Amino acid sequence: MRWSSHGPKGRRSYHHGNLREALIEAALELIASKGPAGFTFAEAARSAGVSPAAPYRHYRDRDALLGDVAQRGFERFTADLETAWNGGKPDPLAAFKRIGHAYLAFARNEPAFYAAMFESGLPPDISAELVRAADDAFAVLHRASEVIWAALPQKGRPPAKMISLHVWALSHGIASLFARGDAARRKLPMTPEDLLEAGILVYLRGLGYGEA
Amino acid sequence: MRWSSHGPKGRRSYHHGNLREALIEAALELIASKGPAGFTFAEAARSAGVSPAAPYRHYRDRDALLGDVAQRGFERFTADLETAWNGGKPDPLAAFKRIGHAYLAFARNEPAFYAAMFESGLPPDISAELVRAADDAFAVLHRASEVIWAALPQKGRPPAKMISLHVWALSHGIASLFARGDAARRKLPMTPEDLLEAGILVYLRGLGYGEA
DNA sequence: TGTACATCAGTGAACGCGCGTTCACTGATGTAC
DNA sequence: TGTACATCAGTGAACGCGCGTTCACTGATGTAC
Repeated sequence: MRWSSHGPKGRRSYHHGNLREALIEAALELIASKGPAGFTFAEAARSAGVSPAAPYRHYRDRDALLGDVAQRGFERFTADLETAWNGGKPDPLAAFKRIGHAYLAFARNEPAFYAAMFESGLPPDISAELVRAADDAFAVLHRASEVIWAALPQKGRPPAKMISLHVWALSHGIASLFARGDAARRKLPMTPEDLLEAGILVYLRGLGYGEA
Repeated sequence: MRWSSHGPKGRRSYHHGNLREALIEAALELIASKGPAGFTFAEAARSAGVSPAAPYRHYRDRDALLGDVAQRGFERFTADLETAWNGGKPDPLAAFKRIGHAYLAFARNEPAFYAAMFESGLPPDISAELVRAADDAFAVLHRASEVIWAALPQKGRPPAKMISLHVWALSHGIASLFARGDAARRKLPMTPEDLLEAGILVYLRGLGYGEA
């Protein structure tokens, strides 16, 4: 990484040196304050302190930048989920619940990433890297579900994949409706965490988890 | 309702007579084709065949129109859910599943309404009518849950309200991720309907539904 | 039943604005010899 | 080690465009008498 020296007035010299990162930062701030719609290429450039033509050196257009933001969001999301799962320790159920909590925490604390990832209107397959980043995030949930699955009574248990999809959808629904970090959050007569945890427990009981 | 006579060239006469409805129609088409972001007051006017100043007679601004679209979406949604529930006939479980299917069908078939209702970025309490319309929709689900709840073993059963929130969130998550009617739909190795129905069945089993 | 008048629901021209995008350019950096 | 040169990553001015919004206006409709 090249850091340009600073000029006399504290301004960066000709080469920004880090414009790509700066544009992503700017995009996140704009999305956070005005939603994914209210973010423009020009304003991102301005807020990165650069001429409106500069971003074209790094991104073909607005969607390319937005896609990159979404991809980085998924990468961070994956890391968060991985940390929450922590290899299933101390026990799979506790770790599984932690994944749910991490999902909600991400939606709440990173509304800009969340919006870029799930509500930007971009097709999820806009780039191969984005697909991979999103798959990686889901894979954490899937691996955790396999551990839970292995402890299930064999009679009539559904595929592990389906379990992970149910948990994903439930977490996503609660996050999108009740735990989001922006103005569109709906009121709830309890914490989203309690709602999700209760839902997961009932669901796992329905699978016979913990029986003999 | 006043229908203006048509002029010689088939154009409407001075008074449109139905502009409010026409603007909503236009907004829905624009949202459907370009997402909630890509819909402008000016273009809605143009597509309704009216000057750009005309919409101001009916809506304070873009958000007011969007809010009205969302409200009407909830009203239609409520009707769909009500029809699906059908008073719990022939039996509550079948009717409950139908509600889930209706949720997915709405997301798939009315992507513009769905986006205005849930993904426009508007605060859900932008108007009292919108709040009421959204509450009405949820109330259908809540009443259905109460019927299910009444048939549950009393030991340790959660409040009916919580059951309805779980089902709402699960339906919403599946709809938003996998059943949406626009380009942001994610691939799924089964139908969203099957996924939701399986999830509801496991969940209800976890509540002891159907036990003796 | 006619008529005068108030009100409603539009027009269309105008404005300032910010956006996306292109263009020839240039300062900074990296590298071949 | 110095120098020439290629390449990279910016500039800044310019363009056409559509948007939101205001304004004085006017045609159509409703109503009081």
